[in-house]
Amino acid sequence: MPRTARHDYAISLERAAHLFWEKGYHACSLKDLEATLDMRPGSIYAAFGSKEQLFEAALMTYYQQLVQGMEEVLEAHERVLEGLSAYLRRLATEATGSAGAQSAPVSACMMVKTLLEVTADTPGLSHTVNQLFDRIESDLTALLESAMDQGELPRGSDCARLARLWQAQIMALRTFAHREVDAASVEQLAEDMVVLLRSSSCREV
Amino acid sequence: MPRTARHDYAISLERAAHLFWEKGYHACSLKDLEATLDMRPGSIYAAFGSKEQLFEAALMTYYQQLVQGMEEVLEAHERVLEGLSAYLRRLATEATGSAGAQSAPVSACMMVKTLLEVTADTPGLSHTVNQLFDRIESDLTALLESAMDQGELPRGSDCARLARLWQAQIMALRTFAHREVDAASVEQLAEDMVVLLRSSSCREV
DNA sequence: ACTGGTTTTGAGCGATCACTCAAGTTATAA
DNA sequence: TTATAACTTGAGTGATCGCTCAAAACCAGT
Repeated sequence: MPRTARHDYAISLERAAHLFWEKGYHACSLKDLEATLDMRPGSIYAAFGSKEQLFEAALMTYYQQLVQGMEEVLEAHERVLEGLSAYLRRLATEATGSAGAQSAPVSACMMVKTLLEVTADTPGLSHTVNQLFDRIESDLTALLESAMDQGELPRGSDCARLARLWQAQIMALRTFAHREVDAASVEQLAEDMVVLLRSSSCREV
Repeated sequence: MPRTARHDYAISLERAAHLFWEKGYHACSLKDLEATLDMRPGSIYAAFGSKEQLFEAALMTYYQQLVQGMEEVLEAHERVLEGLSAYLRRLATEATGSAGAQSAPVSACMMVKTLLEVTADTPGLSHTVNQLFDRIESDLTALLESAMDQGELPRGSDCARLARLWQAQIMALRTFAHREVDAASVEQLAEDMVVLLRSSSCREV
């Protein structure tokens, strides 16, 4: 009996995530969202509640795709540390656009952009993005612990500390790539980070 | 004959820089600036032209203070690499608030925040922040080259590449510190970065 | 065709946005 | 003291902000 919905919830979320990713929270207006989602304000609010809730849902969507992309690279490599290195390199090539034509609107990470943009007047968003970073950090820690179990890291390595170091490199690489800088610099930077992290993983941390 | 100005240009700029640093460009309204500067819109526009111009001037102020702070640390150390390491550690302690009660509104770098926030609809700001990053990068490169001349780095080191690596670590440390994370993690991260960069400076890069 | 539950629409709400300008205020030079 | 030039004021500009809601449009079951 009901009228069938014209829009797919997941697809709309993905489009919204793209727009928010590119423009940020404050610079993205409802007008922009209306155009991108091809929805009128009433429909948007019926589906998502508010701009802030929509952003939060979009950020979750982004996070899931981020994790998925990371897992894909990791699964393609035997050793964990090789997988992480490959992921860093892939981020570099994706950022410079010299690869796969992935649909990233900007090379910087949406989570980092959000972390740096949101202030005290949107405590919900601040809490959400902090939670997501915590999840990534603990997942990375667990991943490195499994690597240690398989002998890739010396026993007794501080995997939480190592995880933060990896996380920092990923954040830095993508932020650096956001500058108007030539592709070679970004790829060299990724390579240098890989060398650094390899040496740090094999010695005492 | 003229009426004396009630406000000092430099002080107003510094206050504006602080506010913009904390809230970002878009989330900072003229109302906020009026309150912080204790100036009415007419005075603000007479003195600075527009919100965008004011932000640009505030960013320049921030940049100058950033460079000055960096030079202070560098001059306090004999060797360049020691100075840079000390600077990283100082950023960590400043970010966690466990030190000098420096008046940073947030631990993240205003230049990085700006780099990630500004979009195509403010090309002037985008150009300015990119220029500033280029200046920092070339200054860092020159600094490392002088270190190489003094034997701190092996002859033939790619100082530009090393400079980007240092820059990335600084960006990452401060961005990481922007999370709701305990002080020990930030200081450990800085320490790990120092170890990493030391080992990378002594080997082939 | 009709009905009923569901979704979409878009004009328009009050609030706030960046910004302007004519009038008022103030300190100095004459 | 007065005139003048510089600075400050704040009410008010049109535009845009996030958001609401009554009405229209739609599709399924009868």
